[in-house]
Amino acid sequence: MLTLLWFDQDLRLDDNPALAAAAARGPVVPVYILDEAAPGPWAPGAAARWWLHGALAALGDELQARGTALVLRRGAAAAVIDELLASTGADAVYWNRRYEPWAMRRAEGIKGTLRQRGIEARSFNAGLLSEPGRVLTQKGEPFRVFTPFWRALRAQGEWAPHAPAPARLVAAPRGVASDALDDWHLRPSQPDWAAGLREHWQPGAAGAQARLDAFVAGPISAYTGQRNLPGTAGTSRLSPHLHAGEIGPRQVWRAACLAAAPAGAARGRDPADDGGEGATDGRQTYLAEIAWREFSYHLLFHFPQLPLEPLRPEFAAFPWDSDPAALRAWQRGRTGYPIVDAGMRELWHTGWMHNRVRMIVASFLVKDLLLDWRSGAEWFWDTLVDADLASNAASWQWVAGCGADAAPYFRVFNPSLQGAKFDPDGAYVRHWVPELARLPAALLHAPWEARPVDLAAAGVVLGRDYPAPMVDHAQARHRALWAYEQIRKR
DNA sequence: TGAAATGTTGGGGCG
DNA sequence: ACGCCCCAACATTTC
Repeated sequence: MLTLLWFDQDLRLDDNPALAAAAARGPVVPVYILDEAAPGPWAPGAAARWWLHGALAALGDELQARGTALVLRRGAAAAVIDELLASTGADAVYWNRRYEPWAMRRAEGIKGTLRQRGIEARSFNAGLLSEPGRVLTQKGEPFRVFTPFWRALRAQGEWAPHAPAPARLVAAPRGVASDALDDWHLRPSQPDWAAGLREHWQPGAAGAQARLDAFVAGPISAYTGQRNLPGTAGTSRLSPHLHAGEIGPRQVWRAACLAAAPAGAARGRDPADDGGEGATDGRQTYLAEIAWREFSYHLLFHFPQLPLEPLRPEFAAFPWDSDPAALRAWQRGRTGYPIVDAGMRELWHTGWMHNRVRMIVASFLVKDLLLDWRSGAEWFWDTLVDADLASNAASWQWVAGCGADAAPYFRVFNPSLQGAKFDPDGAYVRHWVPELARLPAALLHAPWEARPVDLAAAGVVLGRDYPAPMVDHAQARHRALWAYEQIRKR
């Protein structure tokens, strides 16, 4: 009665149903498989690989503390599992499900073969509140609009963590060979560009729990307003932890529900119920963001082409521009629009970007530069520590106007107005675009409009210290609307 | 989880 | 005193 516990995107011991079931059954061989071929183009990008290293190291330590060792193996999951079954004599394989089309195909194949051979194969839900296919319209169809989806999800009730971490795990009688984590070279070496990531993140379940605790103890109560201000610490920053499964949405749900009700939001019982007085309870706004994550997974499940093809078919004919130099300027934060450049530099340096700014930079790429949303998604995929196939694809399609419940295409963000609105004192731009730091707030988000005397006073020469705007926004906006016309009348 | 263009209103300057 | 005009402020429509 030895169970293989196949870890994947569920790198935690708490709220882990596959682990709980395996531990209840007897001795456990915990294994993580680095399957680099199966995901195809969706193999983790560089930043996500860096994160994975830290997450696996942390998980290994936690397992060690409970009496067993994490086995690391590289190769096709089916082959690795076969080999481990043979070498350990295990008679069951348990894992938590994931929902990328390639991962579902892979798991289906593995489950089929194992069962044919009389091996017990069981999978569980650790990653979502409600799995794809379980939230449907009255007609049994997938929701294409968020709000009714969220209503239906909420109506399913409350969620609570599945089970705490087993206090002790029984190891396999014989040792099992493992790769050395360092040999996987998940971290960059030459050059080592990960210093900024190390500064900002602590991968692993402990780091995740600490973030969650800190968030629900404070910022969540003012979340509704503060979450839009990239210069303040108003968001949870849990996304990379959620992506790696170091913490699960059920744990987040529970913690948010237990958070103190903000003053004015009476009867702090169920934050998902706004009490009818429209008091924008931060907890409720935050849970809606967790629900957006769920919605993305449901979309990916029902529309598996989501990462590659626009959900609205008319967008297949959209006249995207192709301009490698422009793409490069966007990637490196050299567009000449301070809020855009600040965001792109935050991403490059920390592997993360504030969500409000993600919307602004994405709008800029798609509308101002007229570049294909997929080129932006690709860059995010490689640079984000939280790069997640469902959220990334769904969100880029949302901004580009070709997705489910998408922002209408003609909704074009004006970067300087967005900057003035959401970074009014300029703290965010000053931090990430230090060459503009000495400009007064009123000029910071549109330095090209500043008088030469003011620029000189701040020590800025446009075109030398900081780029002139690479496009004229008003003009670019008209060009985008014209391009949209080209497909709208088809 | 937009912003620009266009329309409307009302106060105040001024002949 | 009155009407005209200007324009800021707000509302609505349009993209």
